[in-house]
Amino acid sequence: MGRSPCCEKEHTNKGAWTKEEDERLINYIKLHGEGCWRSLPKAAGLLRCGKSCRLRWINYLRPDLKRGNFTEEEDELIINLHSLLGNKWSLIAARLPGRTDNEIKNYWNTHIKRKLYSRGIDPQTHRSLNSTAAATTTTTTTTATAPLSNSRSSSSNYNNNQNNKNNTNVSQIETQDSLAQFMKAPDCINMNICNSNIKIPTDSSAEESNCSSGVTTEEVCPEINLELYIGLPYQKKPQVSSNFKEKKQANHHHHQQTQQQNLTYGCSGASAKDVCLCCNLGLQSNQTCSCRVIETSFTADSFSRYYKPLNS
DNA sequence: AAACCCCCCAACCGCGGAAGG
DNA sequence: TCCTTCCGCGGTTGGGGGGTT
Repeated sequence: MGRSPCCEKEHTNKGAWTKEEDERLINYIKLHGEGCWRSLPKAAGLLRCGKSCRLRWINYLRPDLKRGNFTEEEDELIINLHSLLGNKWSLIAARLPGRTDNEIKNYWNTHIKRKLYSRGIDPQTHRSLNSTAAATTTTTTTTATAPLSNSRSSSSNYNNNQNNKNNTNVSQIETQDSLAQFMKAPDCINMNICNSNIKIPTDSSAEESNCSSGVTTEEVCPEINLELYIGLPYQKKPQVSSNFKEKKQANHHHHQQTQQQNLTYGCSGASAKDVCLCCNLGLQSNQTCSCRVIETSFTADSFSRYYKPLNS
């Protein structure tokens, strides 16, 4: 027999969290730490699914969340990371201190996509819209070239999984998967993958793809230097407000705090050996960067969250 | 002032891999 | 080894708020 069920779903609350529920969850985690999501709701006196508790904590209640608007540097970092990793939001979030995968995903869909379209760049392929449109087959033309509409329904349709798969060329998938593996590797610091021989598939299906015939990694992401040195992700830095309205009101204040934090936690203190991905993507030492995390304390749980061994 | 529209984002859903029994 | 559950992830939804008419 397997494990017992995670929760009795018919007896759990759904929808928005109340202040009282938040407080219960925060108090419980303060006392007992993260993890054991299955048993947490009962132990904390919450009528919630463990999954819901985890989500609430990770995306909203965690004290190290940055909050506030994304900076221009964060925008560019997200764009660059997305060009390398695709929709691997958790991996991207691991490179952005105080940001959650959900937050970045939302921000991508609501702001950055539009920004890239305005630049004439396809947000899925990171290539110019013209070349994407020209290379797209008739079956994908309508979705690949669809403008980011103001209509929610149409943007949702455009975002759907199938379309994304259709629009992502084979070589990019290969590159992204390889990079994703590197990002997960525990010993990935200082890995030089610039000259790794990432081969482009040459099978018949790939030949029909828009950049399959001998296209190099550099051509897929021409603006990215793939000489990556992966630094350890940032962890833990106290932050504020557990309320959406408060968050909006405090945006300006948080932005200032954010900048101050970045000065404190930038990579100026890192040795030359520890140059991180952010730096390699062109950020300056006082910009968003996580390479000082070595000096911060990890819980076993948070550490394993970011450093899953490849063969685990 | 009310109705409508659009945007944002917190929360949900479903899936796949990991892990327990 | 197999079955079941847990955990985490990415995609999607829908309610609330703000702006416009």
